[in-house]
Amino acid sequence: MTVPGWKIMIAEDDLFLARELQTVLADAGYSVAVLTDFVRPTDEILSYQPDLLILDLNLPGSSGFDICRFLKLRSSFPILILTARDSLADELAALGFGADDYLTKPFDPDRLLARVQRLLETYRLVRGLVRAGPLTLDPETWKLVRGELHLLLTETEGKIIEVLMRKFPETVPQAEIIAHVWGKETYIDDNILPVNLTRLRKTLSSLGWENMVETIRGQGYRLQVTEEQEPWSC
Amino acid sequence: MTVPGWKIMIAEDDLFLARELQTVLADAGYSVAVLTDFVRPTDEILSYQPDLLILDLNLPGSSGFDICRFLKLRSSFPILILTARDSLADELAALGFGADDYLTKPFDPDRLLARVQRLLETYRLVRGLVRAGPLTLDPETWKLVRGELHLLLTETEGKIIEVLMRKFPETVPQAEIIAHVWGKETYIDDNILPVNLTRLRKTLSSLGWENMVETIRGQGYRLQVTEEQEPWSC
DNA sequence: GGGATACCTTACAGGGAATGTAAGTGGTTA
DNA sequence: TAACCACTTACATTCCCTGTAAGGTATCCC
Repeated sequence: MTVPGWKIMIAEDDLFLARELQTVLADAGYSVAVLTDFVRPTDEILSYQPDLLILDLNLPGSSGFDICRFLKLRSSFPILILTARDSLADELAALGFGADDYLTKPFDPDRLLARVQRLLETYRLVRGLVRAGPLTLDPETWKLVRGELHLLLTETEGKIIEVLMRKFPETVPQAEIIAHVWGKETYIDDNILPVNLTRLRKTLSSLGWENMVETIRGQGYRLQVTEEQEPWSC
Repeated sequence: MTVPGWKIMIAEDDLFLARELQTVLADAGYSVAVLTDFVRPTDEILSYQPDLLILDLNLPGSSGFDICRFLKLRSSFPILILTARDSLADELAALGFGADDYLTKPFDPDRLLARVQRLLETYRLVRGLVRAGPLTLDPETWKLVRGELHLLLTETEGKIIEVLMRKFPETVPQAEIIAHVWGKETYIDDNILPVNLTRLRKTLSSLGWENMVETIRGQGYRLQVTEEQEPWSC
């Protein structure tokens, strides 16, 4: 059975175990990377853009819980928690923080592979979606989802909110938005951005999403998401 | 914490256990239905359209494996396998057949709720998608996915393939397709269907999906999906 | 307080994609 | 071989999207 060349990242400080995981997964046909920077792990993970993350709870420096929580606010790949502690409390906490599965060491290779494969399969339809807090955007169809509500945006509206989501929670300068939507070369009109922001805000308000795009005078725009979120993403 | 009124179906012939499951889930705020027809379970499950299915492996009559396999070809809600047998082989088989999680009895209520909640959350973005074998269609955006390839259809193309997928693998008469796409009242032109089928087939062939819509002369059209599918959906 | 700057809002028109209609072709059946 | 059924291509209309224009409103600073 052939496996697509999916990228899996392993965040595990026990080098022996990390090596073992790497072997098992690589033999199954996955591309595997092992986390090296335990000081700023989320940076390295986000820049690698894995299709799945295997995360040890007890990393040096930061807690696995915090990493999981942070990543779930910004990304949409599954996270499998691997830990030595066989504790129901830990498992419940992990699931509550957005983890997608939970296995205890010592792990059975077949079980690990089966779980990994199932997670990748489940998330197949979700790959490529842009996420920011409670918002999810499909950059192909410009479908925006928040909780149980969803909205179909036009291409221009979608591109604007896409860059705001990708930079969330930063403030994005006008020039950067214009460059992202219309390209850096073709300068058109300074008015074009406010016009399309009006359209975007009008569309968003049709579902009661008011004040989602905040104007920072003289600096740019920013996503303003009131945090009435799901428990797992808090 | 409030839970949306999600519908969970329990397929469990042990009445005592079913009752216990029902209580736990209902107390958590879910709408729960217990399967009663063990002769044709898939009919009852599909007509109830649950957001999640809790499935015992050892039902009278049909095997849980078969039910799981069948449902995964036609629907897109998560399936949680619940069984008395604590066997790695069973767990691997269940995951291989498309099950989304696997718990053994006696179950811990908190663990069950955590798993259920995670599954519902994971599948939130997938709800409402139409599935037929290896194909998945979003009836809002008309995005069609097959494996790693995806295609954006127009509304007419999407509606045609939607009804073919919903009836899969049956042959769908022309009249039914016309009724589904253009409504039963407004009769337009007999030629309109072949024209749009040409367009649909042309669009599909742009990704190499030839002969996917088969003509049954004098009867209608049918989805013809060559079964080079994922292992879990075989 | 008043002017200047930055941003917002509404209306309008051009362009392009989607789709119904028309006309003609190809294949199958009796 | 004729009748039927389905396919194909081309064309024209319609509708949505989107840039432009023009004027309005709010905020900042002197």
